[in-house]
Amino acid sequence: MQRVPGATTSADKSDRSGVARKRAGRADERIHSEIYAAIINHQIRPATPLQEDALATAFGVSRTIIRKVLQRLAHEKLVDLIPNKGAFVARPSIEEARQVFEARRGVECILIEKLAATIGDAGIGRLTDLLDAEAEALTRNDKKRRLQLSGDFHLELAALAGNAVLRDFVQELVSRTSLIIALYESPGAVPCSQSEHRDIIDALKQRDAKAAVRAMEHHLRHIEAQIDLADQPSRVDFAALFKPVA
Amino acid sequence: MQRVPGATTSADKSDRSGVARKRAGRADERIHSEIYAAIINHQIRPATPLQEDALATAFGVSRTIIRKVLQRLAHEKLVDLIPNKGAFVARPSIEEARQVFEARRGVECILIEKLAATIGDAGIGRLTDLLDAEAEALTRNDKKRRLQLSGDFHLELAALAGNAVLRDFVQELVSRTSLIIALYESPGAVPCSQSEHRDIIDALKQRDAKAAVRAMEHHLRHIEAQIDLADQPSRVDFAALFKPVA
DNA sequence: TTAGGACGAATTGTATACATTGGTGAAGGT
DNA sequence: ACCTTCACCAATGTATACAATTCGTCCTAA
Repeated sequence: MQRVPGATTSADKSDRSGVARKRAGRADERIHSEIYAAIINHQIRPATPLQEDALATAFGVSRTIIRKVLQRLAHEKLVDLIPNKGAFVARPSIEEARQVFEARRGVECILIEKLAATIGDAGIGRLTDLLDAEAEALTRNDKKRRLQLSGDFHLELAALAGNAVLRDFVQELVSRTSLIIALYESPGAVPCSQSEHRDIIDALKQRDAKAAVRAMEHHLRHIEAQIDLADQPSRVDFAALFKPVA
Repeated sequence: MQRVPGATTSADKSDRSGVARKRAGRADERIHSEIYAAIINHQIRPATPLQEDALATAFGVSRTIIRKVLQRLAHEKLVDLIPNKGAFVARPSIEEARQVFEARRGVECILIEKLAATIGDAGIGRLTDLLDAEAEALTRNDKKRRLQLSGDFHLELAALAGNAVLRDFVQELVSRTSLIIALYESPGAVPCSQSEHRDIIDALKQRDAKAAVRAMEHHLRHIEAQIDLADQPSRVDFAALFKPVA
C-alpha cells in the first residue's frame, strides 16, 4: 500500500528509506508495545473502544496486523474482545480485582522468599536504583511515572528470581493491576508504595526471607485496601433488582 | 472452499440446514480445542511442524483462522512461532522444564493450602471421582487417558479454589508439563501419580493444610525427578565442544 | 402517536490475492 | 571436485476484497 505515492498517512511510515528500514516483521511488536504502554499508563481508560480501522490507519498498517495485536492484548487480559462488537480496554470486575491481588500475594511472596536466599549485590543495586527513580518521580509529583516505576520494581523483583515462567505471571498481574487502579482508585489515594518498597529492599539486604515476605504481603494488601473501599461503584444486577413478582 | 459439494471434511460444516447451524464465530474455538487436545495427548510430538495450509484444508477453513489459533497456542506456550519459518509444537528446554515445575510447586501449594481451609464435601467428591477414573484407566493400562485425568485432577484442584487467575496459571502449567513429559519421560517411568493423588485428597479430607501442601510438593517433585534424570538428552553445544584452540 | 419492521451505514469476520522470505538444487566458473 | 550464484519453489507475511452482523434511523401502518 505504501507504493501509492500520494498516500499521506503512510508517507512518513514508508519514509524509512535512508534509515535502516525497519523490517516489517517487527512492526506488530512495536504496535503492541505502544498500545500496551498507553493502557498501562492510563492514557486510554478502561472500556475505551479500540476500533480496528482507526488503529490501522493510525499506525499505517492493515487491519490484519491490528487484529493480531488486539488478540494478543486480549490474551494478556488487557483488552476485552466482544464478538461482532469490537475490542475494548478491559474493565476488570471487583471480583476479578480481588483474585488478581490474591494471585499476586501468592506468586510474589514465593518469588521474594526465593530472592532473599539468592539475591546478590548487583540485584540489590538494581532495585535501589528503581527506588531512587521512584522517589524522584514522587518529588516531581509525576504520577504516571511513579505508577510505571512502581510496576517496574515488582517486575525487576520477578526477573531477579531467575524464573521466566513466574516472571511472566507477575508481568501479567502487574499490568492487570494497573487497569484495576485506573478503574477503582479513590481520588485521595495515599502515596503508599515508596516506603513499603524500601522495607522490602531492606529485608532483602539482610537476607531475611520472613521479613521480606511480610513486607511484600503488607505492601500488596495495602494497595488492595485502597481500591477495595470503592466496593460497589458499578453495574447493578437489574435482573435481580427488578425481579417480576410471581 | 466448502462450496465444493464433494468435499467430505467440510460437508458437515456447510450442512447448516436442519441442525442448529454451528455459527462460524465459534469455529476457531473448536479448532483450537482439537489441536490443543492433540498436543496435550501426545498425538502430535514436540517439534512437529504445523503447516498453515495443511491445517486450513484439514479443518475446511482459510489460513486466517488457522493463524489465529496458532497465535493463541503460541501464547499458551504450546507452539513455537518462528518468523518466516512456521509454527512448531513447542520443545521446552530442560531449564524451561525446571522453571515450570518450580512455578507449579509455588502456585499449586498456595492453592492447596487455601483449599484445605475452604473445600466442601462436593469438592472432595469431585476429586474422588477423578481419582477413581484414573484408577480405572490404570487397570486398563490406558496411558493417554491416565495422563489426561492426571492433568484434570490438578485442574479441578485449581478450579475448586475459586480463583480464576490462578486456575488459568495452573492450566497453562499443566499443559506445558504434558509437553515436557512427552519430551523427557524415561521409557520405564514409574506410574506414580495414583497413590500421591490419593494422599492429597486424604489430607484435604482432614482439612490438614500442612499435610496437603507436603503431599502436593512431594508429588510434584516426584514427577520432576522422573524427567530430570534424562538431563542432557538433546542438543550439544558444538560451539563450546569444538572450541578452536587459541 | 407509537410499535414494528425494513433499509443503510459502520464495523467486524473471513477468504483470497499478492508480496516476501528461506531453502533447495542446478549451472557455471575457478 | 568445490564453492559460488542464481533461479525457482514452497510457505509465511500482509493487504485487500467480500460477507455477515449490529445498531441506528426512518418510514409505514394501526
